[in-house]
Amino acid sequence: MTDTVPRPTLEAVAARAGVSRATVSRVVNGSDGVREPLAERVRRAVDELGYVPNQAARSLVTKRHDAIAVIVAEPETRVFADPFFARQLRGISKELTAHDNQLVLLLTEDRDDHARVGRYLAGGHVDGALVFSLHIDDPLPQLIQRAGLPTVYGGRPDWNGGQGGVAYVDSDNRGGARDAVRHLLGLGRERLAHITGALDQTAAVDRLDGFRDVMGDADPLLVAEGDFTPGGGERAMRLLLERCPSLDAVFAANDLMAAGALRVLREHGRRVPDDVAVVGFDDMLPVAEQTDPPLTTVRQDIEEMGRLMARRLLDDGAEPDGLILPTMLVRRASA
Amino acid sequence: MTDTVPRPTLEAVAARAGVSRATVSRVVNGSDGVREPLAERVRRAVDELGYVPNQAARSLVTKRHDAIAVIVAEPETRVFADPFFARQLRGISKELTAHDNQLVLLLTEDRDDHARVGRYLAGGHVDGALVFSLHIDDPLPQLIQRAGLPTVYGGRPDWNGGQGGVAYVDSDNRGGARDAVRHLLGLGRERLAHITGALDQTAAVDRLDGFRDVMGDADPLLVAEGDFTPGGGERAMRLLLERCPSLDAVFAANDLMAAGALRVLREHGRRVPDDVAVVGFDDMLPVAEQTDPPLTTVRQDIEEMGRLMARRLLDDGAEPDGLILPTMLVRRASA
DNA sequence: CTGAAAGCGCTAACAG
DNA sequence: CTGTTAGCGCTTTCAG
Repeated sequence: MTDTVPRPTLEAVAARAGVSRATVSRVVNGSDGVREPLAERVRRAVDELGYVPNQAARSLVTKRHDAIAVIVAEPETRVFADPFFARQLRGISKELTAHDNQLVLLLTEDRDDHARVGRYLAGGHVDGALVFSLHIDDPLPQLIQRAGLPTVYGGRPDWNGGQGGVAYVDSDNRGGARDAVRHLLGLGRERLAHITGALDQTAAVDRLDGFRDVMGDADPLLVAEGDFTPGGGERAMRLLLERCPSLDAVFAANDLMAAGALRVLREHGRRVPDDVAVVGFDDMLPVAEQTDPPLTTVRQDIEEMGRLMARRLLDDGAEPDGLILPTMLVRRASA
Repeated sequence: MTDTVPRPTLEAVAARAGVSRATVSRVVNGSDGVREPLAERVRRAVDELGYVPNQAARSLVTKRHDAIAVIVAEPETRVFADPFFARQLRGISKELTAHDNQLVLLLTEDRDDHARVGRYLAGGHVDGALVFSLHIDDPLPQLIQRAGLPTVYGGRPDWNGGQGGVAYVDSDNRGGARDAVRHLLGLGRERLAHITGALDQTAAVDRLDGFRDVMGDADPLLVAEGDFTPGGGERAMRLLLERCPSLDAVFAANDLMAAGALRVLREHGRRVPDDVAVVGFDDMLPVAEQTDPPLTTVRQDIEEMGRLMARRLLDDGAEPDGLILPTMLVRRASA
């Protein structure tokens, strides 16, 4: 990589403005206490030279980096098949930008990557970390804690975080699931089935709990485990239909699985919503709006979730506990 | 943000190993020329102390950052509605990781962001930049060139880049479009329509050119401008049907628009593919596989594109010109 | 082959 | 209010 032309230093600006480096530093960093005639001279010198502070030198002394790491731990390709990721990032990016922080993205796929991430975090390049898509028993949190960086998790982690607690932001998965089920009940449906997500993720567990909150200990045959993919949704739907042909409603733990279920339902000649009503979760637009019929689903504001994660990290005043964002039922044609 | 506990420095390691800082530095950086007994002592001291080099200090002297910026210029929300972005990032991330480089993500939405990005790039935080989703006449490239950083674009830019040329990686949009059209022709279709993408993006222009390459100057009424969104696809499809009710095939410039077209076709009682065959572009899985019928489309290897962009940037040996990746027609049920 | 010393560009006491 | 002076932690000549 070719080196850039040498950029002007503080020293150069100082020389040009006829002041000391300290004064230039003060002006540049907005610390008041530089009288007007001088300050103006310095500012002029700065633009004339096109001076931009060298962040490495600055970090070396301040020990701050104005950068935070966003760690996406997604061994499977699931996250990449959906636009969530981009939305969360956008929320995070907006918030960080507003506070002049940079976003360093760390994508991990396997255990090797974990070591690398641990090293990076320990290397003191960033002031904090935002962590996503953890699976139950993921070793990553340990590494992160060891690095001793302020951290906020996206989605409820599966461990309590010790007495201090963990800072996280999550959607109200459980409440959203309850709303979905109640909606189905309100439609007069009586035999509701649930297709769960991959149960090694707390989001899936929480949605299942929400289902149970209102259905009580309904027929366990009406619950089939999926994996958040369309194929998983199809398999679960087939199983459900076989076990309980009389079902008249399905709540799938995400839209992708709901889309798979829709296909199987059609295949079996069941009309949606007439014979079977279907509700998804996420409101993943490109999917929910394109299915036939369009999907009734539980929306979560994923961008806001990203923004709040960043804000909590930056604030640092935040209690280390969970912040739960509301969800909203979006009615379309499927239920 | 609370400060981390002070990490051990080179000095500390040197003391512990009973050698000089210079020697430790050599060992840590793998520069040979440290004899075995010593080297081993140093290595031991390094793990015992859990030493990790301070990147800021290192950058200050080496003037390298081992970090590259990925700039996504997407004023509209389009990119965020689809999973492309994540796939490209993943490709980039893999390649960068393999070369021990970090990925700094800069998302821009409006003109204000451009200034910020320009400043960041000029600030010498990164060794190079990867730029995406440019729209025709975007001012960003100028800013970037001014910063004088090695840069690789994702997607053919609309300007030539001066005598030096621009380094970019793109899919073979034009060739892919030709394949799509030929496939339709091979099916015996005779009145082919095209729904273009937003024509302020070269991908849309190139796909249209591909369509024309094989259709010649077919009836201009058979080309309708879309915008890469499902809604745009619907509108274009309606227009097309009105203008030319006898059409028997449609090539949409992306899958999202194809999905919209499918809906309108169904609405009008046209069967797909019996009455009208439909081909999309992208092979955006969550969409292409979920439509009814599943979409025949032109696949581009978006992750590979990301990887190659990163590789070219890192290589720096690459000629500043375009690298075009092949596309592949994927047959499903719609054509 | 190893150590001593200089300095990267900046901030933060400390004087004046 | 402004300038002087130390370093921050590391790499890199340059001697030995």
